[in-house]
Amino acid sequence: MTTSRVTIKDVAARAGVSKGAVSLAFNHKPGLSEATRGRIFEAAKELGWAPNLTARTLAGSRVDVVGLAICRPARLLGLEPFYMEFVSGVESVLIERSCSLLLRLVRNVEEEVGLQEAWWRGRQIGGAILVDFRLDDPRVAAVERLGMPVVAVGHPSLTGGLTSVWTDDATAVTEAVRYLAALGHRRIARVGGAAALGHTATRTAAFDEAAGALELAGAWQVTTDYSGESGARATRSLLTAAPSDRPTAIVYDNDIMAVAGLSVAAEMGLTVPRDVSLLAWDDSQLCRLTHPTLSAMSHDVHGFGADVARTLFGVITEEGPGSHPVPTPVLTPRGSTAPPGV
Amino acid sequence: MTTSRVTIKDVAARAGVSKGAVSLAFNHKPGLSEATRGRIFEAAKELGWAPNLTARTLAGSRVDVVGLAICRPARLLGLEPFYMEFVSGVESVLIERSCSLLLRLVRNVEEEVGLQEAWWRGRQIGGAILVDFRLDDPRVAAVERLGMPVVAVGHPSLTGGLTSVWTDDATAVTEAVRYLAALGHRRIARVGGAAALGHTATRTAAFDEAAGALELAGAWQVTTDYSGESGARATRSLLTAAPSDRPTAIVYDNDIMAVAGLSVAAEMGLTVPRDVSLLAWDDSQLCRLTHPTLSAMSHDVHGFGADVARTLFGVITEEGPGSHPVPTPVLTPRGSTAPPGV
DNA sequence: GATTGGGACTTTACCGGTTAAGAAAACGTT
DNA sequence: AACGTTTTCTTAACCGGTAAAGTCCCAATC
Repeated sequence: MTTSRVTIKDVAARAGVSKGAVSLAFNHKPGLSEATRGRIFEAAKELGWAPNLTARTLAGSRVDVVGLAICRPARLLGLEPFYMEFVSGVESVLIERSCSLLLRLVRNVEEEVGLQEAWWRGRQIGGAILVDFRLDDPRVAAVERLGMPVVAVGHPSLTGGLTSVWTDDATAVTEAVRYLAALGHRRIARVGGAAALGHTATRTAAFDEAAGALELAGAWQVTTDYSGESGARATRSLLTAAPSDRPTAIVYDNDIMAVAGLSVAAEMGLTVPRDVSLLAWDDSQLCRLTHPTLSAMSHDVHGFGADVARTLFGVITEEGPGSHPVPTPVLTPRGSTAPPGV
Repeated sequence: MTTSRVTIKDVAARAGVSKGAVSLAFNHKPGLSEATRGRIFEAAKELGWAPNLTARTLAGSRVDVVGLAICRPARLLGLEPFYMEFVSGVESVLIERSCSLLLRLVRNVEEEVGLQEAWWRGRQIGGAILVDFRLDDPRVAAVERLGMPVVAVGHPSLTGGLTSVWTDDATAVTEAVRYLAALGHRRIARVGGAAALGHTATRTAAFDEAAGALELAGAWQVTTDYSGESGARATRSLLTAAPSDRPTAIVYDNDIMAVAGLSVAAEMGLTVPRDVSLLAWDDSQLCRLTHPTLSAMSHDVHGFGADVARTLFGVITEEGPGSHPVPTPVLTPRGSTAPPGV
């Protein structure tokens, strides 16, 4: 029993009208009496018909697919709670517009540029979400050349003229450092993310500035690849210095590395937070699963994703560009931060 | 400077042939001399043209998109390293066939059935990957009725006549229990996943059987929703019994819950593995980031995803290989398991 | 009563490919 | 030289929609 495909023609025949009329009805366009409109919808319902998106796309109407290319080594990505959470936030908005997400992992920015271009020129997507901006990101120019609607996740200083949504990393870093300093810490380190990423640079600068302003006795920063392993390595090297010369508090750029740091401290016989305070970032549920629980700069990642998706729809429907920040991560103190040990 | 779209017509004109010829060339179909074939490819390259997938799909050729609907509360999903890793494995294969993944989070199976049907009937996808099978899963019938190519991730006993790829959960559970028993544990508990899922049932049955065969003094099982929180709750309730009456080893159905369990043990003043041994499942990098590191039933999730994707291509191209298992998870002992305390 | 102006639909021309059927050379055969 | 066969392309008809332009019919205006 092959379910022969139901097309607009069948619906038109059933409702006793032309294809065009059905199209008008389903796009809520004027030019049809309420009576026929009703007949058409009824016929469609009886036949279980819904417009074929492929045909609709080809015919030049809107495309109901949004592209998202994530550029990280695949294995690494598997571990980032951030992205899954972000994606689920994006989805939550797409779903109510009955849009889909086209997801692809790419190896580098160049590949992404090619992909986005292919997607756009092939009318595969109606717009895209761009993440992980770096300095002088080639995507800015590429996207502007294509005239493709996008929303960039990143600070306007990185995303050029693109509509962007960003978190105020500088303020958040400053707040984190001030908090630790207020607890009495004078030697603070930061285990940063990938050096190539723009927001890493922002955070690094903000950390330096805050450390300077507070006249800390010691301020270290290292960059990593965001993996737990590199976080562990960084922590180990920070903590091997003599007790009087090592940081008493460490800020991490994500939560995976903070978890790794916690484990390194334990392995070195240090008690958290007595011997060293740890502060995570992004605050996924993971931070509440460790012992002690991890203090974090927390952040509604799901809501962030939703916000980005909504902004993209704004761009697509020409409501015009307009960058805006989402709420700055707020400090959520838990068990991993305290005044430096007695 | 609007990049006017390059179409097959432009390529045809440039190569001095008809549209049809270009189509033949790009689909590697016979009926063209090597000379013209070459001219066509050259023209296409010069113009930077690639066939428009939307048009190609509409014209009745195959579709280069694979669907994947994941059915879990979005918030929960953000935390499952398993899925990100699985998806990245799938992608790794899709990418070399220049296919894309259409990903959607759904709330329940009924919604998924509707979605898959809409996708298929709308020619949005060329096939799908089905995950999280439950007993009497409605997707089996739905998909068979549609005649849609799919590969089911789950044991054949759950996936009916669908081509499936699965891990031998029963053997893995048995091995896990035997290992703990061999260490000397006589009271073992298992913190399982969602009760509604088929593989949870499989594991539960296997655990019971193994416990019986080994004549354990105590065997507990609970089901959860896979979240760290529910894992913590389960662990807490298992460990509050009197020391002589509580499990000395706990097996978890994923790694998040095992991490949570570790933290609960610490919070209760129990030392792992002296007071209680913990064994995780799925073994993401997370298991190596804790202290002590988590022993786990490990499993190449990335490779698993890749295998599933390859199998799907087999089904789509009618090469239709039947169901097959992927390697059974193997025990990776780390720091969280040891003989029961002195 | 002829003219005008809309509503309510229908026609028809695409969108950018695929593909079956047709036509024009090139080739071997008797 | 006439005649099937291939080989190589071209034509034209879809695929399932959208949208601009066209057709009808009827009420309103002059």
